[in-house]
Amino acid sequence: MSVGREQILTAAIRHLNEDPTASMAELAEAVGISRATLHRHFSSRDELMVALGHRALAEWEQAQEAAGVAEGAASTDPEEIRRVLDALLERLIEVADAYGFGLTDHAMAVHPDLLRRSDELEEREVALFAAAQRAGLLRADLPPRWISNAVFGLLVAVRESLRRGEVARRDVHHLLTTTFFQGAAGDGGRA
Amino acid sequence: MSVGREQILTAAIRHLNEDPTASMAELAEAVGISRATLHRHFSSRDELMVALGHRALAEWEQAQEAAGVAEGAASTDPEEIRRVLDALLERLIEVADAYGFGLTDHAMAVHPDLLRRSDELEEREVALFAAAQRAGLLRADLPPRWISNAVFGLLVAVRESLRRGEVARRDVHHLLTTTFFQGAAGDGGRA
DNA sequence: ATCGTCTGAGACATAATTGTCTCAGACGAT
DNA sequence: ATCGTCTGAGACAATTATGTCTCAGACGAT
Repeated sequence: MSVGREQILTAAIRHLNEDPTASMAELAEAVGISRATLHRHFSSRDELMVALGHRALAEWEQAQEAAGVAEGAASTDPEEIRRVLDALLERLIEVADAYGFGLTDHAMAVHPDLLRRSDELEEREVALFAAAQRAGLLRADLPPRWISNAVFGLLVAVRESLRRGEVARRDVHHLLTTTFFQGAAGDGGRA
Repeated sequence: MSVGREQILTAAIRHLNEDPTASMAELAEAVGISRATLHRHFSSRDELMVALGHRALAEWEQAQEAAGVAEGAASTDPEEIRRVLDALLERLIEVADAYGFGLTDHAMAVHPDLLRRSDELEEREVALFAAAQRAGLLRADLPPRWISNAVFGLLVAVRESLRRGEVARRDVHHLLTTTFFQGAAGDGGRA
């Protein structure tokens, strides 16, 4: 049965999540095809990495669109923005878990195309956070870019927690949102 | 002038922070010594990486000790625990910034020695968070290990923010602590 | 049955990295 | 001045990953 580009990317990213230094030979084996065939689809390792990056960015973008980030950024309705934020975090968890290795991989930070596209996506989220601040949903004293980075960092935490099996998948969304919105301080911290 | 192991490690980590894939030759050049001399100090790349890992862990450990993590974990006094938490975050910022590449490097996750030591350090922090929960300082409904991972993730955010120059260094501690303790929700989120 | 297409296996050259080794020179201590 | 130590430069073999290529066989369509 012939495997397409998409299946190769899926299997490759799954393997790279466990061993980020895997060679083309290892990747081919993980996909279940020969090294030659892998090279027929992606003429160089670099090309494969860029394709992987674009796929991860596509998932990210899709998560934004499904959550309605653009609409949320343009809205002034706290209810709607809150819904968008929740939906975005929910979907970003999936993306972080599936494409997590890309969170830290340097291929993403090296290719101008990927970098530019990733900056653009990040910009949309920053705009959403800024809108959330205007609506009183998020604290106005935090720089939107810091908020964006904090969300990113918490997603790293999510991924790590899942990888180690320290938290159940069904609890992750609640942990992420409650930590992000309310923080970790207890009653004693305010009393 | 002869350079010692410590100076080599310092220069190497600084360079690896910018290019995590640097070869031994590049590292030697960055340090300002010849490749031969580098190999005289660290017979293999692996040995260098392990030394780097131990150094990063030593800094981490020192941060814990300076903050009084052990005492804090054994204490029931909210005031003291709060001071320890603050001091710990303050010092972890420095460590994350200086040894940040180790935050994501897999050498750390590959060598049993490093892994074990890193687990041990993490365990101490988990104990501190648990103590903070008992003292009412941190929410009791969050798993201590999730809190630990969340702090780690927020440190990644700190490092990234500093690297991009998106926030000033003097603001970072406040951003980190306020985000961690209070979260990002604004007034509108509770009203 | 035959054609066209795709595949796996493997040979091959190339390049990059690594680790070892040698040798000559710099340098400080005595 | 001389010794011992350390260094840089560079040669060297070994390893590994990469990219290309060829060839034979599988497979489906006609």
